[in-house]
Amino acid sequence: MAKTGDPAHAATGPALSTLDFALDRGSPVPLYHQLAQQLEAAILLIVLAPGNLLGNEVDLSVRLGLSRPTIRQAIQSLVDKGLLVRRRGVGTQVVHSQVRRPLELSSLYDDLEAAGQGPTTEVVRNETVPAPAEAAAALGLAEGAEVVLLERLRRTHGRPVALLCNYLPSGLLGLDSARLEATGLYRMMRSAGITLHSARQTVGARAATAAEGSRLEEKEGAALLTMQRTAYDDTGRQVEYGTHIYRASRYSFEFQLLVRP
Amino acid sequence: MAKTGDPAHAATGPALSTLDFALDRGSPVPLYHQLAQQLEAAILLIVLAPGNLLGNEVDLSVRLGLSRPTIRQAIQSLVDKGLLVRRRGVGTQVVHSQVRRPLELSSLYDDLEAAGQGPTTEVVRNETVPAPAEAAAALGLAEGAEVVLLERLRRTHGRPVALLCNYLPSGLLGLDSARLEATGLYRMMRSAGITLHSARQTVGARAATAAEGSRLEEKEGAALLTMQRTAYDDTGRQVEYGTHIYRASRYSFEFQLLVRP
DNA sequence: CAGTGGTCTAGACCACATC
DNA sequence: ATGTGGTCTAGACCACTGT
Repeated sequence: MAKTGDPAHAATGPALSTLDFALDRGSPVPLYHQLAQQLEAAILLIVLAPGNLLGNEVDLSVRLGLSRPTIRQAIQSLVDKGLLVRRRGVGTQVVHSQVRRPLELSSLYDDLEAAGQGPTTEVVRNETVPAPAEAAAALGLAEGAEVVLLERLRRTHGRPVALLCNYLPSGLLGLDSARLEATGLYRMMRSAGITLHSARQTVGARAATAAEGSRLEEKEGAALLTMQRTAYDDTGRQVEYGTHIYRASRYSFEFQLLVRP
Repeated sequence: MAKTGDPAHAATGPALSTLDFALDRGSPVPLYHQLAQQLEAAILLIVLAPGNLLGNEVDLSVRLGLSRPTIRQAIQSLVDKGLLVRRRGVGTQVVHSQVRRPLELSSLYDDLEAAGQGPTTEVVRNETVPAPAEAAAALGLAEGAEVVLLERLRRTHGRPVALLCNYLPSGLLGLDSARLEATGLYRMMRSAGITLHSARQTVGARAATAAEGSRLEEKEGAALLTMQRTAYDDTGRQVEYGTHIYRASRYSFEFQLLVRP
């Protein structure tokens, strides 16, 4: 029915009908993706108001000159991102949370992106060693197989935040320490043609030993965050195992969980 | 070409062609989902070997009597789960990691599922209070608005593991303490028609205060894991804010991160 | 009842990887 | 040159939601 103005649950904004989308069929970017990006932009700029919204898929498809499956593919990608909600028999709505967060997975991203960017990283060790049992198991190698051991100290504002210890299958990657400090591990892996796909992390806490304390400028017994991570590339091969410790006073993990039904 | 037996990169197992799938068009379960489940089962039982596999989509569609989009939808869902990899011009392969993990997001699930199941939970407080600033902000309410405060002590094997403090918008849910101890918070929310969609978590660490130590049977100064979480339902509304502390000696978070390109 | 999204089909053409 | 997945179309019917 769409009465004009129903403040109850239908936030009547500019609505979708007044927006126009620029679709370029000549572009290498898929149409569904072009549409998704422009819808997302409209949502994030709150041109599309939270609450009720989005005409039905059939109308949309004729208005934009696209087939319904293409429209659906675009909408679905935004549903997956948590920006839209679909209800059968009702319609597609812009999610209405006041706090619309960045939504991206972090902590891996912190290291993926920020690695070597904002903070500084000092390579403490970078050598080939026989794999300790823990690393061998995580990487799917025999114990004692050759692996590259990487130990790095990360600082922000000149003060230590984390001590990172990583193991990589030897020969996977050339690891120049200077470039490592400038570029970051994940960026180097990406440049080497390794596309990360997923990672399994375990986060815990414990008290700092005296040695750890002196390296991180904490007292012995101070609370530390610990993290072990195994990272997989897009073929499912283990490409990295890391065991890290963080000063809890200066670092915490923040991330988004999605519940799948 | 598919030479029979190419141990180099094509783990020649029973291959897909020998498997048959039972598709029930009368079932309310979508065909793509039936196919996905059966493929997943075959992969997990290693009937389908890691490495090379899976005939092309067109063949599959004629063999199973389904259209290609339907086949693709099934395959895509397994790609999203990280069980399959697609490469243009190459084909679809079963991911080859020796360690194929449960894959599901945890820690929220720990609480979603295990809540009230294995471990026991004692409700310490369950009352309506004015929202403290932190909880109000997380829930998108005015400071001092009425919220339900829930404080629970969780034990495994009779010994404490965690102290959970939750805030919920008042009126969202009837919260009977006895049922809460037997059923768990998330199960009760689900029964009340609230479908959780996502949550934002922050994990950190700090030393236990004397009071916390005595409640968790730890010494003062022992390392604790801390977690703050805001949970959203499928419409994007905040439905819960929690601030939890865990004995680091008995608990850690484990979870899977997916990297999106 | 009318309107919505959910599923499914049978084609088509293109981009990319490999030989 | 061939075979693969990636994209896209124009329909169809069903299941659910609201009135």
